[in-house]
Amino acid sequence: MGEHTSVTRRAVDEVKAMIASGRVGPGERLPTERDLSARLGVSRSSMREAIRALTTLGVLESRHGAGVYVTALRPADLLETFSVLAEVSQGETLLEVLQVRRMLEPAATALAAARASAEDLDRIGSLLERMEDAPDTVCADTVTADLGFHQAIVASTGNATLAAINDGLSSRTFNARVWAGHREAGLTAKLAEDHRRIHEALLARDPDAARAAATVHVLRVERWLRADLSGGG
Amino acid sequence: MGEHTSVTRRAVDEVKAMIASGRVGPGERLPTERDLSARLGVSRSSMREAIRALTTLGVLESRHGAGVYVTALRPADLLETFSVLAEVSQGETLLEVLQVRRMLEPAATALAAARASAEDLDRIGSLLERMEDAPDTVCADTVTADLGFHQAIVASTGNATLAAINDGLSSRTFNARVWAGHREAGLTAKLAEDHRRIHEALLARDPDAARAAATVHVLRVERWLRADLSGGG
DNA sequence: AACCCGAAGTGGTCTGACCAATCTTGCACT
DNA sequence: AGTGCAAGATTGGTCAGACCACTTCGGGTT
Repeated sequence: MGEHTSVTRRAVDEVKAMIASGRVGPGERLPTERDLSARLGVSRSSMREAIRALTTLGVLESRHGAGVYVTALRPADLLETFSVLAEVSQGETLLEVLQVRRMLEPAATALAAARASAEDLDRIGSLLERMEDAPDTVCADTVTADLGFHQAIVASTGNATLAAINDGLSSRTFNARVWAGHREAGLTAKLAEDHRRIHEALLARDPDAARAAATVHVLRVERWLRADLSGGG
Repeated sequence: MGEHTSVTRRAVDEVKAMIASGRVGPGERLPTERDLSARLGVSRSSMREAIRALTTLGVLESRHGAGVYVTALRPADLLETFSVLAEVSQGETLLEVLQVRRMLEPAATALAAARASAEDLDRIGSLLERMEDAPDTVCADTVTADLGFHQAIVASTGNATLAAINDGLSSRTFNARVWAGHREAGLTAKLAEDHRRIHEALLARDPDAARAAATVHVLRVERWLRADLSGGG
């Protein structure tokens, strides 16, 4: 009958409670591992496992020799674990991820067209140039610029939560595959065209055009993935 | 100069590699903690911390006395950590979360209108009745039915990734606050009306109507939250 | 005042032991 | 032979204490 809660689980909950109740705020330092384990009546090993769990969740951060700190608790901190999905996913799940991006990116791009600052637009523009500068190299730089281009757009909506989620859905390895695939099919130009269209819509501050351009782009990637999965998958 | 990677970190990467390379597949059992620690040349404590990290991420699952297993690696497994965001978030971030839901739920509801099976519609209908049966009680049952209603809709899109993300964005405690708030403002009826409208659109298999109904619903919640934050914060 | 260094504090790792839940084996009983 | 249960083996959970590696900070030197 006894509710056998694991000792470590209890420790995790205690620390969570400390944060939720405001006893320790974002950025502040926690008591020593040895202190905490003594207070909560658990061994240091169990305390460390609890801390490890909260570190993995992005709630805590350990600094060797300096102490354990609460993170800023910003969405980006808590959603870092999110990227595991895009990393591990394959086949069908990858299509599902793209379907979600098909819902988010057009809306986000439209929002960006209305909200982006002049500096945002500058950065987005320079990333676009970096992509077009090296059209023959499939190298990491192109992929980085591509990822940065879309991340910069989503970030310029001012919604950090949205940006963190969208980043998590965009994995580097997947993008690299797309670029390689497009090169084969000779569609790199189409990709560049998509990006230019999106950029122009942002400069024109035209949400509708931005939404349409983003939709076209995601659909193109989705169609490619579908063909890739049924073909060479 | 040496790249001092933490021992535990290395253990985490090793196990990740074992899974990525297919040496152990979803649902399969890992070697013993003692075995693993010996093979990787780390102590059992460090090995346990590595396992704890991967357990937190939803990649592994420990069963006392039985062994450590790889999860099914379904999106729902990997996105369980996601709910921490909705739990911990407050104020501004909560608005950001709602803005993301404003992008996802209308699209998801429209998709559900096209894809939901007869059984899905039955379940959604019965959850709607459960909400309307007890309009005077703010009790847990109402909130549960509310959460279940929306989750059932998103789940009936057939996109497990989408469902897992949307679930993560809907926290129980937040919904409870909304229901309480709506009771104060006497807007419980409006909520019920929203839900009925959504349900009818699904039954009519009308994606446009479903999208509109879902948009109205999320906007209503968002407007309430805005007022709540500036008022009784 | 600026710099250097060492002691104290703190997280990181290791060892070995014991507890608790589960699984396996094999004997006794029907 | 088949069934059921009990004892042992297996495996994760917890604990204790020790030592290492890094950071911090203050006293001493230049």
